[in-house]
Amino acid sequence: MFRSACMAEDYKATLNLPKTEFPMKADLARREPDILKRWRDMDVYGRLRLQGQGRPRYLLHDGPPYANGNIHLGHALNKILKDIIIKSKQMSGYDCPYVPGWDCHGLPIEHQVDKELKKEKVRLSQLEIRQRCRAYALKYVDIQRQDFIRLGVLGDWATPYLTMANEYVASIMAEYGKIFLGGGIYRSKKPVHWCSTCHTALAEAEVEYAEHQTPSIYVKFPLLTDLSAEFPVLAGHPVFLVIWTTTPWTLPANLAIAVNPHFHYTALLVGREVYIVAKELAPQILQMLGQPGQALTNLPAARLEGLRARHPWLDRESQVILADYVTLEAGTGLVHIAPGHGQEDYDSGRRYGLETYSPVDDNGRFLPEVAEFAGLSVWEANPRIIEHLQARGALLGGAEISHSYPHCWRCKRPIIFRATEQWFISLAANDLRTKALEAINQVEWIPRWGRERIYGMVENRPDWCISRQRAWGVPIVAFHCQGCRQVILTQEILDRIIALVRQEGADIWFARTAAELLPPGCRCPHCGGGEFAKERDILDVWFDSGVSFAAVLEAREGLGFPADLYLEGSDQHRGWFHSALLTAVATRQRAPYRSVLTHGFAVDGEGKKMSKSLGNIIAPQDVIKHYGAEILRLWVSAEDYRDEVRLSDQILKQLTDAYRRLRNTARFLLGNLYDFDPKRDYVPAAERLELDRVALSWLANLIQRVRTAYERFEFHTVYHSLHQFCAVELSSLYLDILKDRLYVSRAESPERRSAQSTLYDLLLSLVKLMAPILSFTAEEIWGYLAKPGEPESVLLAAFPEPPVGFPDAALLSTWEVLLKVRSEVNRALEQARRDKLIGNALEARVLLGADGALFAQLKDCREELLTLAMVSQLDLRPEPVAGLSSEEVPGLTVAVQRAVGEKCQRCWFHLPSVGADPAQPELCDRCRRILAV
RNA sequence: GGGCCUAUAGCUCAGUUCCGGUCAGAGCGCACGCCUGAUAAGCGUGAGGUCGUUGGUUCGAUUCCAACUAGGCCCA
Repeated sequence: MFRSACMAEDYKATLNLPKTEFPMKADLARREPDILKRWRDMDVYGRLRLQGQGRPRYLLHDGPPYANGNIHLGHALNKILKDIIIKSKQMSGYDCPYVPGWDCHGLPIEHQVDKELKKEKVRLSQLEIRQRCRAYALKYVDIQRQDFIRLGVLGDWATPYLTMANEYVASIMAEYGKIFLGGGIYRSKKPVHWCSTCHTALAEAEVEYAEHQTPSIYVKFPLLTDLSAEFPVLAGHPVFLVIWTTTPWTLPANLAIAVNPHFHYTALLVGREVYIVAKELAPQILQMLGQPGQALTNLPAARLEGLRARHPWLDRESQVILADYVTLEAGTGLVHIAPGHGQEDYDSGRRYGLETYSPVDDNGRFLPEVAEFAGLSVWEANPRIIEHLQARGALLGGAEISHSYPHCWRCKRPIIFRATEQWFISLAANDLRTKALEAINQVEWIPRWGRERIYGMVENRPDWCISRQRAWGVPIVAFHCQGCRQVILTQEILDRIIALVRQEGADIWFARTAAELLPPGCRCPHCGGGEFAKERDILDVWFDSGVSFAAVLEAREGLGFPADLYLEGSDQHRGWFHSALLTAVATRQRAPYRSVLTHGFAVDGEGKKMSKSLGNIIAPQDVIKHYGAEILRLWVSAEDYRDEVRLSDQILKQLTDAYRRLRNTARFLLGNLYDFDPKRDYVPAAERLELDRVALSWLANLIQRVRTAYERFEFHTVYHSLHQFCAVELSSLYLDILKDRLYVSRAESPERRSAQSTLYDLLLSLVKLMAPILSFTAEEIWGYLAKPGEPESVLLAAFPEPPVGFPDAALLSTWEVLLKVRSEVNRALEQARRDKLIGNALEARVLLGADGALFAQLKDCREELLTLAMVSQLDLRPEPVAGLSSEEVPGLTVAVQRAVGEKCQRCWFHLPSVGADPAQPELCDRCRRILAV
């Protein structure tokens, strides 16, 4: 007893069991930084550029994230997708430079800086604010850059593009100049949120809503159009349109009255006068008036359009227009329209060709042209206007109400809507809209609905307002003649400014006077004047990033216009895809990209967006810390990014399971190659065992499938294919069957070398195919693999080609039957296990019964069937056997018995030959032969 | 409120895509079992879905159409 146990241990030492230092436990969070260091030390990105020389180029142009805040899951998703594409294209034989960038200007940064300044209670000059903004942006560029690098994203991180860099700003100005000088830019008034205390325009983000007391008044406008011919009941009565407003001060700017085309209106006789109001609101209005009224007739909204009324006190007409935004929630169903004092009013005004009239100055005081109230602030004017209306009999009612009203985030005072001069890119000039729509059709949109989305937007969008009244941005280069107020900009002036900016940065615009910036002796071409003022507005940041095709693609060595691919989230149809399209079409007559790929947003496990209030945010930093960046990369690949991309603890758990499967498969392959020297031991595919050639056929199919999936950007197919291959084809089939051959055979025997050669092929291909996604793990495996003729990093390797001559279709079809038989044997074995007949499959002897055709098919495959079944003994008979009758393989019956003979202590097969040699009573004859050599 | 999009087993995905009738699949997970010579591994068997809901077209729809519900992005 004791002796035989020792003997068994001795036999174990004669086996070729797997050996590898490659750890089963990934310990990614700890090991990934080492691999990052390895890549940095060998300058793998620089090596890739060298490798790319002379290759066809594939250009993925990076959309710049905003240099504010830490990266979130969406950033990780976007950058990892880009990285997978870059790496897979490079490994497919392209040259794929990747220059990351950051969007550095704009309100969010300036707002953050403003907040700090407010806390410190300091007021700085525009130049000083810009200084702070620049430092702030730079700080976050560095923070985000570290996080992106940590994700394993490869690129030119040492010299990314920054939209605030001098060269970049010079490019922005140059592109702006092209559009301006081409007649594509004009100035016009547009209402903005205006704080008359701070004397500044406010962005939506700087507006806070709070309760505010305002008057609420009903005002009647006498109707000028005579409707009595059509509606005789109205004859003889003065008719009025009744509006309701909470901003009496906007009445001087009234130019129209809007009705909703879907509402019904009614003519109410009250006393001797007729009031036109929405039918549904008539009862409330009568209640407010405290008088009885009689509905004389219905008036369809369509009939009201185009009617003319007179302003309550000014000698001005106000026309009736249609607008969907008119509601029945309050008021009369008729809305007073002042295009200079509201966004919707402005939009309607443009539709009806009304002037954007806004007779209020920077201080919120009426201009002299408003005779009755000139010099009064709008708040002072409110009660005066009400008195005035009262005096003229135009006021039907009024009260004070409290409601939500916009306030300035800084001074907390109520703000106003006021039209100011803004700069626009015209969609009509130079047929920009038409050309942009045509350009859209030249682009490949992935997924295809992206085309509908951006097409609809471009088709319907208003002119692009490119001016902002802020400090942190690129100045709009233009001068105003102090003599004739004309805007002055010529190519010569522009070139001079651009040269200065290239040297000293955009701050120079703010640091120097107009005279210093302009060429000496500059004169106004219109009036000959010599006094000029600088334009004070800056450009919309979307213009900054939009022109990156000029500032980066055209400007940098090794890049070019247009890009092959822009890849961003689906919100960028309105954002970067859009601004880049318009600026490129305006300046280059084409889209800056050949194709555009969009991905959805990162959402939680239920498909809900991640938000603080829902508390469902998963930070990439946390995932990296607990699981490793590799799991994040696997996540990006596993999900179909065309929809929303979900992440939850359950998904993370699943991903780590899948990761372990891939890792352990690689580990098993490595473990069985410990004594394999490809140069010495490699067996050509044609000379290998049939099963190995089957495995090579599977591999060939995998390579084709995965490479196609990479080409189509269908990374979830890559993930599923690799995983399925490792779990099914390899782990549960090929490798499991192979163990006997690998362990038991003589180490240097042809059959073992045949198996090892195949394992080598498999591993080398797998590691390359997974490298764009599981870059860390692939590189780690790469370090454990003896691979003559291969580069130092797996990222420098080329994707594998299917082995020549594979897949072998004939072989696969032969083996398809054998594998089905194997499945049936497994079912029979499971039954035998449940019946306590056997435990381990090697305790079994399998009897296969096959009818005529099947028997003919199987009779020469007894050895293969035995191997596949992984049992000790197998018998094939031309008649049915008593046992499982197969449905999958018609004509097949399977019976399981206990194997005959004793268990060989070396190979664990149960065989009659065990004990035949008294010298080695615990061995079968196969093991005796192997050990005899 | 408008535009675009999505909705198949607990999870990740196939599939029916522009041509409707073996199209209800895979892997993971789960349950049960085996192994202990991939071992904080490996193997086997099995149970899970009215293909978001409701209508319509059709001899027949998960697949076509409409509405609705839920969710996402953008706009108002």
